[in-house]
Formats: sequence, structure tokens, C-alpha cells
Amino acid sequence: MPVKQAGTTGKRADAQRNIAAILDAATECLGRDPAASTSEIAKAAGVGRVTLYGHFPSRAELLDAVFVHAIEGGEEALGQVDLSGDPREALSRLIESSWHLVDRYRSLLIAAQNTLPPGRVRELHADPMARVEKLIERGRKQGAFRKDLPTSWLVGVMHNVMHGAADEINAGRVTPDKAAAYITTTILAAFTPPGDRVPN
Amino acid sequence: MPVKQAGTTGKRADAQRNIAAILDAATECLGRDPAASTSEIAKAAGVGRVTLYGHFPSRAELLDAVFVHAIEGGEEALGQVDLSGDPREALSRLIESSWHLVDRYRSLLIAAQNTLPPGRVRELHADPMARVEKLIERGRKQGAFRKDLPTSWLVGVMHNVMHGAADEINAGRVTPDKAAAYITTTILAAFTPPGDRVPN
DNA sequence: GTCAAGTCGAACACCACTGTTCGAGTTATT
DNA sequence: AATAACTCGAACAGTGGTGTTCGACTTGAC
Repeated sequence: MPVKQAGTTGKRADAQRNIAAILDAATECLGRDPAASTSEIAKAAGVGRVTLYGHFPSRAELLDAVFVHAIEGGEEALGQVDLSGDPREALSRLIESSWHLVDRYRSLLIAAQNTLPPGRVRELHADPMARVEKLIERGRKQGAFRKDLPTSWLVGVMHNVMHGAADEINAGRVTPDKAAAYITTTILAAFTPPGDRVPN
Repeated sequence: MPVKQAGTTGKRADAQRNIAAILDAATECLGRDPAASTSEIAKAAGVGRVTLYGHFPSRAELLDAVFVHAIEGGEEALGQVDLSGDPREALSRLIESSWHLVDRYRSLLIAAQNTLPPGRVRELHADPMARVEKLIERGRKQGAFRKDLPTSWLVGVMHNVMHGAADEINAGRVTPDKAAAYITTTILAAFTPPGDRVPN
């Protein structure tokens, strides 16, 4: 009795393969077009539409699964970032990694916001949010980051600047290779305590 | 032969009234729900759906007209802001006024982005953008704002922080009365030249 | 008072998508 | 080799929008 993976318990091998293919195809399709249809996704997965509905009861639940999958992958990457040492440098490293994820999953996020029940997106973002919050809190205690604005606001600013960068790239006003540096520079300045000097 | 208003040239008086009512209703409906249907808008305007299509050939063209209308109103408000004197204080004033507009027309912008041809939104934003750019350029020359990031990026940051603030309010994490202050504080810090001190 | 301009609701055609059912065929598992 | 699990395409019903047509009616303009 082989150990089954969570979520695919008891499924036959070919079914598990198809589920994985659907998940991958959905990530890809929704990454291009947040309004991608189930037909489109099924076709991209090399699978019949009926099969898709056999594994996911509705478009919304498929989207949820895709989102959970993406978050898990992201958490894995983010978990390897060294958050110790100087808070400013740690934040730079975290931004660098986060940015790649935001860039990749931008369109997927829009899809999720359009179809998932309100609050679900935030719910799934709880872990990555906590990571950022914790770092910011530490930075504040050590005097590296400002304390005159709520932590949640600072987290939001970081989030929005990153997503804004994706828009700028889309519009062709920023080249992808420069985005991370722009974001880091901007955020470090925004987080600097009033009266302190903005880092070089 | 009375002088006719632009856009309603030659229309009868009741038709002009209806066009205005549709425009207002559309602004209101799309401000609540970016996906508001033509039926919904027609009903809110106290007008038959056929009448609506009699004045606007398609949903997209109606949306365009609504957007143009909103921009014009915004431009009028923004035009009265005093942009002379200390660039930081001028920017604070501009943010204060811009924020009210962003807050009011947030949902409308989403609707426009979803249905108008790509680039059209930016096209219509050209004037307000130019106003911000001009102020930033002046601030840079006088040493008040940083020069190590492109002006277009700084404009984008301001834009995104404001829209992010609207999200925070939606999520209940920020109260509307504090938003303007948070935005101003954040942007002034982000715009501070490296090596300079962040204002109080 | 005349007449064109405008309005209205009902009905229609159309489209794209979601989710389901059916029956026949295929494939993993034992 | 037997069987249960799985897959597939085609077809269906349902939904919710867009845009059009029709014919009867009302209202503004001159």
C-alpha cells in the first residue's frame, strides 16, 4: 500500500497525472488570461472538459486549487531567504525573491480576486504576509524602519509597489532587469524613519 | 439658432437630458460594480435599454464616454490646486486632491481597464499625468526629490500607493480619514533624495 | 397643429460560458 | 483476464449578457 499524496488520495495513477497536468495548464493559461475558460484549460492540459469537471467540481474550486498550489511553491522559495542580519539588507533579499513570484503570478492573482469569495485571497496570503510583517517589526525595534505608520500599511505599500512594477513592465516603461532595483530603492526610502537619512 | 453643446449637437432637449441621466447613472453604477450591465444602468437612469443604445452604440463606447466625463471633472478639480512654492508642500496638496478622485473613481477605472482597448486608459490619463510629472521635475531640479529613479517610475509609485490605499480601506485596515496622511507621508519619504533626511 | 425626433417594452437572435448526462471506449490495478 | 476506475466527445439545458427590430406611443420644435 503505497503512501498517497494529499489531495489525490486513492486516485489511479493516470488520474493523478491528469490532475497535475490540469493544475499546470491552468496555472499557465490563467497566467496569460485571468478569464481563461475551462475549455481552454482542458485543451491545454491535453484532456477532455468532462475529465476536468470529474476532478474539480467547478471552475472556482479549480482556481482555488491552482492558487493554493502557487502559494505553496512560493512559500518554499521564500522560506529559503535569509532574513537575519541587517533588516535593510534582509528586506532587500526578501523583495528580490518576492518580486519574481509577483511577476510570475500577477495574472493568476487577478483571476483569483475575480472569482474566489471575498477574503479567500487574503486568507491564503496569510503566511507570506506574516513573514514580511515579522521582518518589518524587527526592523522597527532596531530603529531601521519607521514606526509612525502601521505595520500593515507598510506591508501594503510593499505589495502595491511590486504590483505596480509589473504594470510598468507591461506598459513598457520599465525593463524587467531593472524592476527589482527600483522596487528595493523605493521601499527602503519609504520605510526610513523620519529624520533619518535615506540610504545611498 | 441656439448654441449646442459639444457631443449633443442637434439633439432634442429631452434627449440631452436622458444622455446626461445615463452618464450619471453609469458613473454611479460602475462605481459600485465594474461589471454593471446596460440593463442595470438604463434602469438606474430611469430610461429604457433601447434608449440607451440609441445614444451609445455599445457598452464600450458608453464606458469610454463615462470615463472621459470623469476625467474632465477631475481635471477641473486638480486645476485649482496651487502647485507653486515648496515642491514637497505642493505635492502634499496635489496628493490630497488626487486621493479624493482616486477614491471616488476606483471602481470605474477597473471597469475601464476591463473593457476599453489597451492604452486607452493611459491615453485619457495623459493630462493628469503631465501635471504630476511637471511638479516632480521641478522638485528634482530644486533638489527636493530624488534623481536616481526615472520620473515615470515615481509617478507610478504615487499612483500605486494611492490605489493601494483604496484597497486597504476596502479591507477595513485603514480608516478613510487617515488615508491621505499615510499616502503623503509615504510618498514624501519615497521621493527623498538618497543621503537626505526623511521629512518629519 | 403638424411632424419629426425621441421613447418604450417586448421579443428576438446571438454568443460564450458553465455544468451535466450518456454511452462507448480505454487503461490501471489485482 | 476480470473489473473497477477512468476518459472522451457530443449533445444538452441553463444562464446572463449584448445588440437589434418592431410597432405603438409621447413629446419637443417650428
